[in-house]
Amino acid sequence: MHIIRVALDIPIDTLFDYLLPGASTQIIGTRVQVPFGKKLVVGVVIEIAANSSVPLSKLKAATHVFSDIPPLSIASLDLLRFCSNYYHRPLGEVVMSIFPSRLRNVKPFIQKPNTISWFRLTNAGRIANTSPAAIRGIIRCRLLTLLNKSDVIKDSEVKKLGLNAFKILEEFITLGWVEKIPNILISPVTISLEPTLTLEQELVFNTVSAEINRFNTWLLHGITGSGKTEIYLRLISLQLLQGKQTLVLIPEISLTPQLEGIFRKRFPTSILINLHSRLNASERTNGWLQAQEGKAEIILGTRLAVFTPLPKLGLIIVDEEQDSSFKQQDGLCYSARDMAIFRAKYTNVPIILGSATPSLESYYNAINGRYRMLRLSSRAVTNAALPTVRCIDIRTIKVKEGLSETLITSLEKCLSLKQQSLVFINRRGYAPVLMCKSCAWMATCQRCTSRLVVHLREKKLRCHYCGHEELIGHACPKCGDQDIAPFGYGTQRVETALTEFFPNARILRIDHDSTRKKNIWGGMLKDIQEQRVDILVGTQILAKGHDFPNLALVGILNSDASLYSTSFRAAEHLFAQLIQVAGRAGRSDIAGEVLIQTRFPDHPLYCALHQNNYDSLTKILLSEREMACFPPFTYQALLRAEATQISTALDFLKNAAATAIPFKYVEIFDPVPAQMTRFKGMERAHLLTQSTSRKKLQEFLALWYKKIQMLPARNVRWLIDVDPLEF
DNA sequence: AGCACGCCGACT
DNA sequence: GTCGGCGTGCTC
Repeated sequence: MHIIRVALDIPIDTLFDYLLPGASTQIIGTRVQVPFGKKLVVGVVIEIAANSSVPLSKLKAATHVFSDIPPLSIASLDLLRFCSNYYHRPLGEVVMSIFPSRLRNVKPFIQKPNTISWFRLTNAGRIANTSPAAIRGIIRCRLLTLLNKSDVIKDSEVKKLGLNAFKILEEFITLGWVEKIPNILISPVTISLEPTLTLEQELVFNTVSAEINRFNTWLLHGITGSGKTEIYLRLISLQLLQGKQTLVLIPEISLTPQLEGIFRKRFPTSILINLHSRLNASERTNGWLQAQEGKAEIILGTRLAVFTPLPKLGLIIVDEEQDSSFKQQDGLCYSARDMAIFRAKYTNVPIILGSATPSLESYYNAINGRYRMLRLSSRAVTNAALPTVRCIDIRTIKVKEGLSETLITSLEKCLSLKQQSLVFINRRGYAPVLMCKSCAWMATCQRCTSRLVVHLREKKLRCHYCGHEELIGHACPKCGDQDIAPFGYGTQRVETALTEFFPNARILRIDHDSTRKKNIWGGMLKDIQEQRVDILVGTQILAKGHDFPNLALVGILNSDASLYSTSFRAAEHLFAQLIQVAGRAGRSDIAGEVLIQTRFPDHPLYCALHQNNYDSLTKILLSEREMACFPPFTYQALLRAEATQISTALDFLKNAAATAIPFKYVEIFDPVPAQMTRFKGMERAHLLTQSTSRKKLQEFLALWYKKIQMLPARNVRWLIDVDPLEF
């Protein structure tokens, strides 16, 4: 009989003690079923205790010890403990959050036998399938295309094609077109020497590979199009050869298909799994288990993938390191990038933070020696040069429907040369505001502190924060005037204007709305790459990591708004975003041009962009941050509170502030309403604490967190957000 | 988070 | 007289 200390998914910062009858080998990290209140729940054994603070008579016995999957390793538990301590969240919640939902269930998980079968075309098949008779039916056609495209294919890939795919495959096998190949014959990984590396890439690759088996945080600062992905691929293949796993973290799901395609093509016989929130329960569980069992060799995922157990971890890559989606904004407010660094250090493996525009935090860490900087400062494709950047001063130039004549002329030129262009405006919808011309009323969201965005095609007003929709009215609700009109520009409006200016051009709008339907994005990308589009209009969704070889012109509209924003990170984000969009142009031998419409053509941000000088602006921004005592020169944490009344939230924060023990080097600010006070019908406020010492801030937070938990929190939801991004 | 216990208003 | 409102408190 033992006493086990179990982590449960309950928002209370405590572990629960249970009795465990019988022997206890390898019990730590195991999932157990325990009675909790009236129910049975699943938890994870964190430790074996000699005694309990709870009277022995009150302890219940665990009802089941799961042996369906391997226990969490000590390494995993240490990562989760670190996460729980650093972000001040109950360990139970952190531990249980890493499991796919199926493994949080009280019922044991029955694993399906997970053997992979490989198939390939025979020579007979290669000849036969050119005959028209072979191409009958969509699935048949797809299966043949897949077989033709790849050396070998997996049963899982066949399954994805459709319900009948296996039947057709069997048929092909009987016909002698396809053969099943035993696992052992699958060729091991080979290091591809194509494409050849540039000298710079060679240097970067050699530097990292010389220390491939030990911890280093490498900041790979490579300009857009400099071939960072090729570096990743080469490093992954080194680890594949050693039988090790690589974790690749990417900011958004929309980037997975592209990267997955590249990885699968380069490593056709390696096991790659995807991990992100849009997978269904069984896909997620299967992938997760393959990772935990060490079978999956490449784990490609969004931030949640950082917690996946990886027994043979050999390398971590965080692509687009600066991206804010690595930071969870609610609940457990972790930064996947920072957790990944902890994990790499703990496991003693290298981690690559890749970016064309590193975050100020990472850049600062690189110049002060905590990270090691690697640079790729020229484009990898021969003859591809960075685009020229020019500002169009719209104070002096006529603007039609948001588009300056200069930009229109350039678009025209591109069209006549049959080159593609992109108009970037980071605002979806038709217009950001619906306004009454006589009394200046604006349509606002009832549940949020936000304006409703006009979506003209759907004849709706939409809140981009909470999703609320309403019909566009005909008269001003305030003064009754009929003269209400959209004000300002969004992607739909620019698209409409472009259609009028260029009736013969093929225009494609790409934003959240146009790509919402599942799987449509892939088709759009294909259309772009295969030259079926002349002008692209879109939001930041276009800015990230895509290759548009024929793109010659990028026009940027409406970026001034962020120049004088209240958020101290706005300039950094705008700069990163503009460098990324600008980087879409001139990726092959077509010279690229970037035109920025602005009222502030002399702003240092645009000057730096014009000179393509990331370092110069970053140094300016860093010195501003230093003077203002902002991160990375100081460490911050927010106590966030929300309630139906703002006063409730503020009162709670005041009480919390009063319980805080004054700490040397830790500043506590007054509670204030959040920037967006109302959100989804809740009023939000927060209280900032900061310190020049991360350690001191952590010590302070640990004590404070305990005290806040004692506080009565009637009708208030609260949490601590360490290293917050948004205020 | 759930779920119980507990003390006050409009109903068969 | 009871049904049920959701405030407080506990769960090993």
